[in-house]
Amino acid sequence: MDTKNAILLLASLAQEARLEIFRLLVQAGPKGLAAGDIAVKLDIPASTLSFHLKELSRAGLIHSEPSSRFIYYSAAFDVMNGLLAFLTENCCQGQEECCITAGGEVESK
Amino acid sequence: MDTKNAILLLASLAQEARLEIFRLLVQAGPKGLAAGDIAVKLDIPASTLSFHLKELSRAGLIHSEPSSRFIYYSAAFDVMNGLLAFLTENCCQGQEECCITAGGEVESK
DNA sequence: GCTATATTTCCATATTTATGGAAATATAGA
DNA sequence: TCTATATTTCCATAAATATGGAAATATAGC
Repeated sequence: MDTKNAILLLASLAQEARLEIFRLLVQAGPKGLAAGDIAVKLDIPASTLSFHLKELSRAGLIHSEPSSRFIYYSAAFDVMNGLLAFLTENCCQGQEECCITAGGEVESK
Repeated sequence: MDTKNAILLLASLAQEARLEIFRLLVQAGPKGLAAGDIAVKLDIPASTLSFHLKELSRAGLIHSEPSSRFIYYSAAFDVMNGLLAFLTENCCQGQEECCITAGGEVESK
C-alpha cells in the first residue's frame, strides 16, 4: 500500500452511495450480494449503481463474480485491511497508547 | 459516527497533500507539529498547506493549538478511531473470521 | 430464435475542488 | 513602535466527478 493507492481507496469510499454499498457488502460477508439486491436495499437507480460499482471495482475495494444472470459483488477484505494498516502505520512512533486501533469496540455506550 | 460524517472524513483524507499531512501527524503523536515544520517536511507552499490544514480541521481530523508564534497541529486520534470502527461495523455480521481488523500487524517481512 | 430479466454504456449537465503567488494579518521581542 | 517571522485570506484558473433516463448488451430458459 502506498499513498496513491490509499487515495484511490479513500476517494472511492468518500461518496454516499459508494460508502453505503461498501458497508452493506462488508456486513454481507464473503458471499456478497447481487447488483439487483443492492439496488433494492439502497434504492439506487440501476445506471447510478453500475457507475458506483465500477468505481469501487476499479479501486479494488470489491470483487465481482457472475453467477447465472446475476453478478455478485463482495468486499475485498484484504484490501481494506491494507488500507487500515496504512492509515495507522507507525502511530505515535509506537511509543504511546493514545493510538489508533481499528479493532476498537464501543461498549460503554 | 454516521454516513455523512464518515464521508467528510474520508473525503478529507482522499487527497495527496492531506493524507501525507495526516499520516505525518499520526506518526508525530499527541504533541503534533507546527505548520511551518509540516511545510518544510512535505515541501508544500504555505498557502496550499493552510488550505489543506483548514480542510482537515473542518472535518475534525486534526486539532490546532497556538503556542508563541507557531500553531501546532495534531491528529484527532479519537475521531480516527471512530471512523475505523464505523467502517468495520458489524463486519460479516460478526459470524466469520475473514474480517477487517485494523490492528493488523505486518510482521512476516 | 424469442422473451424476460439483469446489468452496463452513453450522454449532457451541474457541482465541487486543488493550486500557489501576492497581499493581508497576527504575534513576539527589543 | 519597528522588524522579523508565521500563518491565513484572496483570487482566477483548471480539473475531476455525480446524476439518471434511454438505449444497448448479456444471459437463461423454453
